[in-house]
Amino acid sequence: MDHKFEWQEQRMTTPDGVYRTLRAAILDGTVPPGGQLREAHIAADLGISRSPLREALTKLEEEGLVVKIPYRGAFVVEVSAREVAEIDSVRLLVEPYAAELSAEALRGPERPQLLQTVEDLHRAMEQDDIPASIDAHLRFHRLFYDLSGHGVLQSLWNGWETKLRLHLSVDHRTYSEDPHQLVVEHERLAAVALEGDTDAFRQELAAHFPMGLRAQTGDRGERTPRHV
Amino acid sequence: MDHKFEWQEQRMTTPDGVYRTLRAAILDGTVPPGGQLREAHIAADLGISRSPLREALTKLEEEGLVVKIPYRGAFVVEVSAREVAEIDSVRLLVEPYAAELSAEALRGPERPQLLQTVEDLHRAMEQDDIPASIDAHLRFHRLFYDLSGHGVLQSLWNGWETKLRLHLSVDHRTYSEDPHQLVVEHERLAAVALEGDTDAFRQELAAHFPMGLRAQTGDRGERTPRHV
DNA sequence: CTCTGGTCGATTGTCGACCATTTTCTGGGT
DNA sequence: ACCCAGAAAATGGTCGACAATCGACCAGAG
Repeated sequence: MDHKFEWQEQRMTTPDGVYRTLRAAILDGTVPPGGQLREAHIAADLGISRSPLREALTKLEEEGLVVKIPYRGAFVVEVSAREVAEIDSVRLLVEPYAAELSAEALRGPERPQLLQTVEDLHRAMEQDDIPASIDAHLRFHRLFYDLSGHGVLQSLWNGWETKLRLHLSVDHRTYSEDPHQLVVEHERLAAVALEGDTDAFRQELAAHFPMGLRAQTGDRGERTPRHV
Repeated sequence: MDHKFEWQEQRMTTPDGVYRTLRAAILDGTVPPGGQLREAHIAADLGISRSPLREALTKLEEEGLVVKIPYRGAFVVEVSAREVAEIDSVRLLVEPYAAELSAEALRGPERPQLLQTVEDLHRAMEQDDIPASIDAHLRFHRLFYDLSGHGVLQSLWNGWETKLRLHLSVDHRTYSEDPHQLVVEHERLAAVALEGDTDAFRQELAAHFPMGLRAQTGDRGERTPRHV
């Protein structure tokens, strides 16, 4: 087996560097969902001991990108459509609240940032730059949580973003189906957020989500690797 | 259903055991809020090495029960009123949804459990049994999340319960002020939940929370130990 | 052929040690 | 009483080695 993992940047502290390297490898598909991360192998590739590597894996587990099974190993999570639908169903409840809390900042100094993010999304879509569009897409929604000044809301989004990113990276039907539609939706979301119309925001958001939780099959969160 | 032999506890590795031990020690007040957790001392007490202990502390930090300060140590958090208010503000949005999702189970086989929990709370209050009342109180609200069949909602509550329990254990003005009022509120919550009236549930819940987020002073999450 | 039981290699879990970094204590000097 | 340098203690990070466990494979009995 040739070296799968290489240092992507220099000048990083060991555990954090390993963390970022593995995270990038997971998100760009180098390690597929369900794939196993073998400690000895990776440590040898990176030329480090298993201790900092295990710390990096722990961080990835906290973030929800990998699942560790005792005496079995660390596996990349497989985010199910069910789980994404569940996340969206909760976002539908809290994100309008986040938008409401950040309305003041959004109408003031942060207004350019919101518009810029929509613009970034637009450009990325025109050029079919999937990674960039995913990035702008998530940055857009994160904005409301960050600007809400609400610690609990911020931590909620932090727990969701990586899972959403992983899911979007694997399943980009959302983009290929109707690229323009997504941009329009976010323009509308930005507009109603600037108006401070919370109810309208909720309605636009509901339209933005692909489908409701009820439409999902009852496959109860397939979060375990396929070998179990 | 005819699995006669089942491992109730999943494979327990040392860090998990340490994690539960420390968690229990924190929640029952053995280690007071603001108290320090010394690695060497605990490791010697439990007869283990620092490696699994550090992993356990990391898990506690992730859960929000412990704060680690570089080169100073790990301290038990002091949950601020601000953070509880933030949690409640989000619960006000999602808990009615959880109640709605669990309405079916609640009207069916789980109905006795709901009524029993209210009864437990009632008895604990009459006897001024604070720990038992906190337990029944939290069990009541957990019920909606558990029965919702919604994994994300369940994990949300799991992330909140320990912090709420820690806060209630320290500051039980909520109970001493008007013991009977709290029981009545939960009887009403149970009633509207059984009726499936989501809006009424939200209103009762709002009345149940001591005060809104806006009434809080702007002390932005006092999560650091007192020595800082 | 199928099932049981044991062995073996691979992988993770745990340990003790070592050194670096930072904080805290201590004691002398002014 | 104040200040500062040095010592002592605690944590952070890393490593190599050993123990525990799992999955796969294989031999033998029915």
